[in-house]
Amino acid sequence: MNNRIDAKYQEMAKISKALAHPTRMFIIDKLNENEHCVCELTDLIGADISTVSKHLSVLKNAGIISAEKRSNMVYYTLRCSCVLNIFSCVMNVIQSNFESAKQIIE
Amino acid sequence: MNNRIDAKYQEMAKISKALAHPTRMFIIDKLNENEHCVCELTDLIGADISTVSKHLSVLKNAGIISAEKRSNMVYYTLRCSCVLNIFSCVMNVIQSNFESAKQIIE
DNA sequence: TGCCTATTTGGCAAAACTGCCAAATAGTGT
DNA sequence: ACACTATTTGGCAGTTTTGCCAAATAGGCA
Repeated sequence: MNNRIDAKYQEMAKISKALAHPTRMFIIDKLNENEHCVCELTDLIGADISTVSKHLSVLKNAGIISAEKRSNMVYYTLRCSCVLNIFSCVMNVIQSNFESAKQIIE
Repeated sequence: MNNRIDAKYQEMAKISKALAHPTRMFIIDKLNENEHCVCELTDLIGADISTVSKHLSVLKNAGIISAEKRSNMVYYTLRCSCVLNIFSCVMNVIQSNFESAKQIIE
């Protein structure tokens, strides 16, 4: 693995790592429907607000969501609909795993 | 987040987590071209063979790759082409992030 | 059987991630 | 300026991940 190639996989892993948490997956799903401020998401998730804020910052650092401050609230939105493709691709993998398991059992 | 919904995001995060490492991304890219045994991948990656074996087991547990033993080697293959969709979706996000950065700079 | 190669597993230390609390920051309204 | 709300940041303990070494397992071949 030379450096140039390595940088590519590093970058890809960074995106994937940002998605690799149930709460962050949930956030993406919610932001797909609507923009949401931190406190709205916090209510939906039921964790400490600082925890939610940190999850949001992980997603933001990966370039997956973006923040806009209005009055004293920060509203988050999906930055690029391509994330949703990843979302449904992941569901496809799960579906495919399920089908395989089903075949083995039946 | 009720339990049923939570299970869904848990499952999605599990897939994403399995991809969330540069070496594993690299492995997927290689397996897309060809099946490979552990020692071939080890040569390409340049890490300890036990490290590579463990990465492979992570991917296998997530249902992303499958193993076939022939003689005393184990050959790994992508289990489902849908993983490649994730792969290119991730590249799209990176591309999109890059375009945004470019616009800001220019 | 014994030796060799390929792979997996156990164990351990270092690094990264998570989630809470408390404190800091920023904006609103009085 | 002060109080109040929304959010971020720092810090810390607990958990998970990572990567190496050494040992165990499995198959091929003499």
